[in-house]
Amino acid sequence: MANKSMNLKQLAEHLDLSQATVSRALNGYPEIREATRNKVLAAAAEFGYRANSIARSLATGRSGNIGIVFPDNFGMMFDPHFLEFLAGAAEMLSTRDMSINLSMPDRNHESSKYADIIRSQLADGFVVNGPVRHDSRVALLQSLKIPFIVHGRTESEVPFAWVDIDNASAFQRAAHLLIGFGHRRIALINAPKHFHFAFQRELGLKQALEAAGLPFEEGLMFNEPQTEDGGYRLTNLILQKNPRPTAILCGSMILALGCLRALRDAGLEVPGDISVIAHDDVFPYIRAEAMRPALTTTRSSLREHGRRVAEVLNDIIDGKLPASYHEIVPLELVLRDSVGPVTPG
Amino acid sequence: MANKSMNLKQLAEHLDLSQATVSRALNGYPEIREATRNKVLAAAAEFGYRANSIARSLATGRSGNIGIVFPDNFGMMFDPHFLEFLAGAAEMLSTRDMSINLSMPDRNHESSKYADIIRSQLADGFVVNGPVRHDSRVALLQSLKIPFIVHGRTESEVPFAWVDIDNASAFQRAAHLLIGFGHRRIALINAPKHFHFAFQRELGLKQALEAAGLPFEEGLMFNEPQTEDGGYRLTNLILQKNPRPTAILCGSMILALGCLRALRDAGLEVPGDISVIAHDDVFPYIRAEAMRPALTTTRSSLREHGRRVAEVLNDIIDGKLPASYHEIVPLELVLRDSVGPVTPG
DNA sequence: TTGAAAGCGATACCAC
DNA sequence: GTGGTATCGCTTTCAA
Repeated sequence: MANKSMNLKQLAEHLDLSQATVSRALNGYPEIREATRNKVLAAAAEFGYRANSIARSLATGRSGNIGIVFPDNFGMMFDPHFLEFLAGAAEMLSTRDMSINLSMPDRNHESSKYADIIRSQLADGFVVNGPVRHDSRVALLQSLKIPFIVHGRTESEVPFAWVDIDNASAFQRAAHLLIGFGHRRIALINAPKHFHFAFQRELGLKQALEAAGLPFEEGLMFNEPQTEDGGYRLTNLILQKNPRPTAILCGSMILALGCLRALRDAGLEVPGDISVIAHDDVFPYIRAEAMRPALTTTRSSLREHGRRVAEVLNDIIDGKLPASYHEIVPLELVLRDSVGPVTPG
Repeated sequence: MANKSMNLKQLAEHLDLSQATVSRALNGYPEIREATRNKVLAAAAEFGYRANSIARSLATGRSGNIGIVFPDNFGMMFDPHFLEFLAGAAEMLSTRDMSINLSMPDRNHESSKYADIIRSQLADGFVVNGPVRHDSRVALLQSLKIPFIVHGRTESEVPFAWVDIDNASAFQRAAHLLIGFGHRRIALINAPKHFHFAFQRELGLKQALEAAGLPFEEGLMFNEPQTEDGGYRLTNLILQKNPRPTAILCGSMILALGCLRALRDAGLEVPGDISVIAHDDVFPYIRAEAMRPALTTTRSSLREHGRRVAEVLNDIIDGKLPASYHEIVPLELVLRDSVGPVTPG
């Protein structure tokens, strides 16, 4: 039970077996006789044996870490969205006896940071977070031949691995719903437009409007880091527009929180006076269904993305998936009570 | 330049030196002749050599990681405060070629999580974040004989390592300032009281009031997770009190953001109608001096705490500091424009 | 199905 | 000052 536990050699001696056999039994190799494996497993449990991850890494040539560098894009770095993603990745990796190597971007030699980490074998690959529309990290990692995956997407000549939701389609669907209810002036509260996902979301709204033969109004598009405060301020700007938009689309539940408050302050009813749809990243402590009114949302769990991204990156590192692998995570449009028909104004 | 770089053996052969000498030169051992060291350093730079951290770990018996487990206290886990701390720790570790091993608490066998990580040598010690008043993690880690440090404090029979600010004194000083301006009814917007720091802050206010012979009113103490929203809601509750408090103390800049908005909404002037002091954790994107009015704060950088905690933990692991080491990080009371005399009501 | 032994790539002790 | 080499604890051929 103590801190200092057995190593493989001691365990093998105790069992009167070779290290090789014990190792194989523990790692689930098929050639081990069932009786032997059970004996080994029992002894390992008894002594609380855990393989030394460092020795294992040295032998296998794999660190067992995936690298995540704090994104240094303002508005993303110290963002609950990022933390939620991290939690998912950490959770998934824990089940595989793997870890996150978390580091800060190096102002001085930014470009060598990734290479350094790989060379010193601190990580076997990277997750790129918060991609902007043309993200230089992708080309950098490709030129360095370092395995990586982007959470989200960016524009690139060469294919690369990514996991993302279909942001354009999500917002297109949300807008379509609003349009179906008779809305024609739809405002958007969105993250800064240089982020790829934010750009796509605006695009989705635009497509829905165009498909319905409605005008796209640049003046109704608002961008700010996704804070509660931002949602509040932008909503107040929206309410000053004349004629006033009859619906608002929010890029995040955190923005929506501020948005709803501003509407409340203005004495407006949702959905009586104005309809609201938000994208829900599923924070455990912000529940769309618990809000008043319960919020209609496009929903896709960021934590789930963290899990999936970590999983896929591992598979790429293992060579089980190609470096060009990509995947669109499905997304739900959850109808609740914040959308209604336009009231004749 | 490629991904696959030299190892020590190859570098030594190239230099026509022994691995031992090259290793010593690289690690700054004093006995190496200056000329030799320069040659080695030059070659290492030329080939982009970086020591394999895994091999080094195996040889030294140190993983080079400090473990951080996501705190599972509600209101702390997905909190920008925690992320800011992480950034500081990551930053400090980067300069030492060390890393954070970030993991999720294991619902099933919570107690064995720490031991598992130590046994598999994924980390050499832990940081305990978001301690509550009586935090069981301290006793657990002590019984497991695992090096650790608490960011903050908790009540414990046995001494343990911690780095903290003097929360009680900070809020005592802030309250003292307000009292000097004639305030007698001071409300507190604080994190949930089971957190040690939150409890201490209330204590500080209480002490200041008692020292001034003023009554402590339980009804003016408000606790919520430190969100903008929380600050807003609690401030509205405060404003309903009769007689209305003339000053508000906020536990975080994030709470203060909501507080100020509520005051603005209520048409109250700061400091004309009501004074405000907040504790400033120094988020890069929330600047007390940029607010209107510029906020008077007790200030201590969370990022700096992250750096210092990581540093101290390393020293404890190295045996350079005792496992009972602790330290109070100094804190400033920064006078700006949000405090004024009580207006005769 | 099991065992012996050769790495993996550093560090650090002991000679010289 | 520098070199030779055992060592860290595991995985993984190769043999038996």
